Amino acid sequence: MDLDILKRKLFFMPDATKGAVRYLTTEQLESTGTEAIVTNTLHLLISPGPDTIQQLGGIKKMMNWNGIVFTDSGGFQLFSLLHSKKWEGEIDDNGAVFKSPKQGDIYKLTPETSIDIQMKIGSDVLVALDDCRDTEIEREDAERSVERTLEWAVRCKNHFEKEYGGTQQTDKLLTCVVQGANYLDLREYCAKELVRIGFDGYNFGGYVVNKDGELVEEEMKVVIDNVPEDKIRYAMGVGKPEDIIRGVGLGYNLFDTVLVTRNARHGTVYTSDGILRVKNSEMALDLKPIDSKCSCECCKNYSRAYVHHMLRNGEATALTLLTIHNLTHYQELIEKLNKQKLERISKK
RNA sequence: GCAGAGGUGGCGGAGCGGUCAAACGCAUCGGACUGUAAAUCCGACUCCUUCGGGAUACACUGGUUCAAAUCCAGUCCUCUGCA
Repeated sequence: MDLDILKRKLFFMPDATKGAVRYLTTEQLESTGTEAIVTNTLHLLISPGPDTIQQLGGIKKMMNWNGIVFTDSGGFQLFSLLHSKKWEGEIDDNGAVFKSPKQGDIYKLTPETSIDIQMKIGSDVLVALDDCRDTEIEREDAERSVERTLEWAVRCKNHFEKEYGGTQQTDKLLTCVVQGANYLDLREYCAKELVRIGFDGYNFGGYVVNKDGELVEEEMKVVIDNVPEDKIRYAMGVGKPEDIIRGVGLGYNLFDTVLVTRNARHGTVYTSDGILRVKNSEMALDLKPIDSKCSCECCKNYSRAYVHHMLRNGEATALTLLTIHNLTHYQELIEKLNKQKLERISKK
């Protein structure tokens, strides 16, 4: 598989956290123009487990998906589930030990096990385990997060190379995550150090919007300015369509966000005319498609009124149709941005 | 006809003398969601308001009380059982 394209083209990757883009069959996923997806190491570790996935022939065979697969390292989950005390567990310099809330089993996630799990899952692009934090934190915490992220990155790279032969032997790519919260000098330091260690990609990590929901552009800029242009530059968790446009403007080329699929399930839909809340009463008699400029299965066949009705009555088909629509909308946006990018390059 | 139970906001249903404009569901009307514990969560939901409050409200009509959705009497209606 030619993964080098990940360094040149723009991609939007929907999140298939547990090995499925919610409400979509793999065929439907393909129909949206999606070429790459992001799955999650920690969630797949808990269920069905890396050994099971391996026995099933890897995530791609399991899903019958021929596109590109990323595995997010689980760093974000340590932040969102353990730091916030939603799950029981401890994070220290060696990694994390935590208890799954449903089965109660104890799991260990270290830089090395994260790589092992990602290998068993069978993804194309691995992400080094990172110590993810909120944007607005004390400097001391941000420093610790950067130090830990760097140490873990080294350990991930070493393990990936010693145990598996690295990119050369595996044909897989290994990316890392830049932390540093909203401290620009820490972001710069973290990026430079990671570049010195050397990875196939540099991902902007942390929380990508501030308290007011504004994209943390300044931080994103410092990072991209200190990262090579010929590598993957992935803005993790970005974002709203306008945020992706900003991210592309800064120089990032990969994006993912749960907004596309989650908002679809919640009845908020992106159109060429802005957002639309399909559940709202004004849709009840609206015979127009969600977006008259869209040619997805939903827009081609059904009215706003029909989807509105299904949504209000708990019909899962509505969630599928709106997910197809939102994802198609995002992929069309990315395609447009890709074309613009190519035109700019050819003019030079 | 007799006996029993009951009538509460759009609906279901708590409350059974003051802390009740009335719990909790549902429905309705808005909004949020950014490396997914999310088909989730948060508001609003009698009317008016200068956002401090104010005015009407728990079938209806009277009454008791400083105070009634809550107690008493009558009226109307509903359900269940027996004739």
